[in-house]
Amino acid sequence: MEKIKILVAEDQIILRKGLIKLLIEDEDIEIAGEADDGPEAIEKAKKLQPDIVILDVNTKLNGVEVTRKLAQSHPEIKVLILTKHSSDEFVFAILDAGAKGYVIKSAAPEDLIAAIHTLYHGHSYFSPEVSKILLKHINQRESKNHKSNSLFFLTKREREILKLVAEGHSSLKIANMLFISIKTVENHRSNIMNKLKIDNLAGLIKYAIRKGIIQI
Amino acid sequence: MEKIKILVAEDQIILRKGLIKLLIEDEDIEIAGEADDGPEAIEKAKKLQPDIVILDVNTKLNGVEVTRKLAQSHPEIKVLILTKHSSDEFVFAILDAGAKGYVIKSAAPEDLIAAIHTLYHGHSYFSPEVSKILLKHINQRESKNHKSNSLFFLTKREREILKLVAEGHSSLKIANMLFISIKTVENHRSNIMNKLKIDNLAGLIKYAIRKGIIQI
DNA sequence: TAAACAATAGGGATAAACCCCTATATTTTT
DNA sequence: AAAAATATAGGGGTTTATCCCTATTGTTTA
Repeated sequence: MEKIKILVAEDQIILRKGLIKLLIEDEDIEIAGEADDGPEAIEKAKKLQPDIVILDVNTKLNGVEVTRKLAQSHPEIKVLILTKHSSDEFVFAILDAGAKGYVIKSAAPEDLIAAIHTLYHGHSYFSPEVSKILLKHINQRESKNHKSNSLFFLTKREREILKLVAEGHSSLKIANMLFISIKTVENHRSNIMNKLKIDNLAGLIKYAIRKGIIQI
Repeated sequence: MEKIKILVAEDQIILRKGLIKLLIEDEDIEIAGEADDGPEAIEKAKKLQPDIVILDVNTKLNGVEVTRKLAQSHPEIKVLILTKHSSDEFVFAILDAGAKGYVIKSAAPEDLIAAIHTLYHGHSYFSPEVSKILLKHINQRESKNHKSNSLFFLTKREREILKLVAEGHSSLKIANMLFISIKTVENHRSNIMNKLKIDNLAGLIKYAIRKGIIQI
């Protein structure tokens, strides 16, 4: 019987080697190869023709880009995302790019094995956290309230003001910088917080950092 | 011969299990236990008395706080940091807190094993990236006031309150959490800001993030 | 071309943050 | 033993943030 051929793309060697030791305990699985960055993953996928590419997503490995390229050039190879991220935004981006499975790192190892078998048989697999996100958004789309919870909806001006707020400027200072009324700044701040469903400055700043609006 | 007892604190189960499979390949090592958050790590360290705690540092596991508590209550247990972070400030913060070893996740598995043996024999181990940071700063650090660059500049209570502030709690909420007056909390906040020469909440939060007091 | 959105600005209110003080009991350091 | 630091708490004040609203003007989109 043919084994399931896996390409493991993960740039942190210790984690990659540990992951491989976990996977090979399943006798249906064999490791076709390893990669530690995006380009290498694409190149090896082409050369080794694995059934599944397990892709860890982090700063060094731009998972969305890699997934999109893999899915376009080799649609028969399934991409299984293994990551700790589970923001709504990221989930949508990577599924849109063509990932067939999505396992959160906090899952049990057996879940990962199950996901591999599921993908191999042509189905999709999502960790419960991810399924929840998908369901949540499906319901919202249907209640046509796509304004209140889509995540890419701060306006240009709101982003500008969020940046200044997160840099530590007061509303009055920002008003003077932008030659507008403090009332306008306050309204923008209020709108930003409502949109993001954040009710304190700390959360706002952490959001700004996560989104790359400011650097630490 | 006695084996080296390891407690593995890592909240991502897949990574933890993989890591353990890597470690037990070394016949001198045995896994004393596992933990998936900070409080559990401290509790199990107390109960199981491992030689070494391997601590992954991320959002769920506030490594600096855990390290500080472990180092204070159980100085005989060595803390080995395993993380992908290697910013100068984070390295200093966690070494200040009492970590004895620091391995970057991008290292080879053999390096991690080597670090374990080194710590077991009472020495310190740092990945090359970390050593470089330490060397780079050694001259400046000796000429400068030690306290000016260290978290110990703040008292224990001040750090505790800074953490809660940076997590987004109001002074009143913090007062209720700690069963003290809001006036006391306000005084602490004021003292913290004076000591750090920071005059806005945004700066305070970014300071807390840089120092590892909270994670993004 | 209506309707929705974006940016502007104000009134009026409460809550929270921040600043200046003083003060006491306890612990730590010198 | 004396001095310094820590943690506590209060008075009283100003500034800032946040939350209700309404409203106008220009732009974008369905």
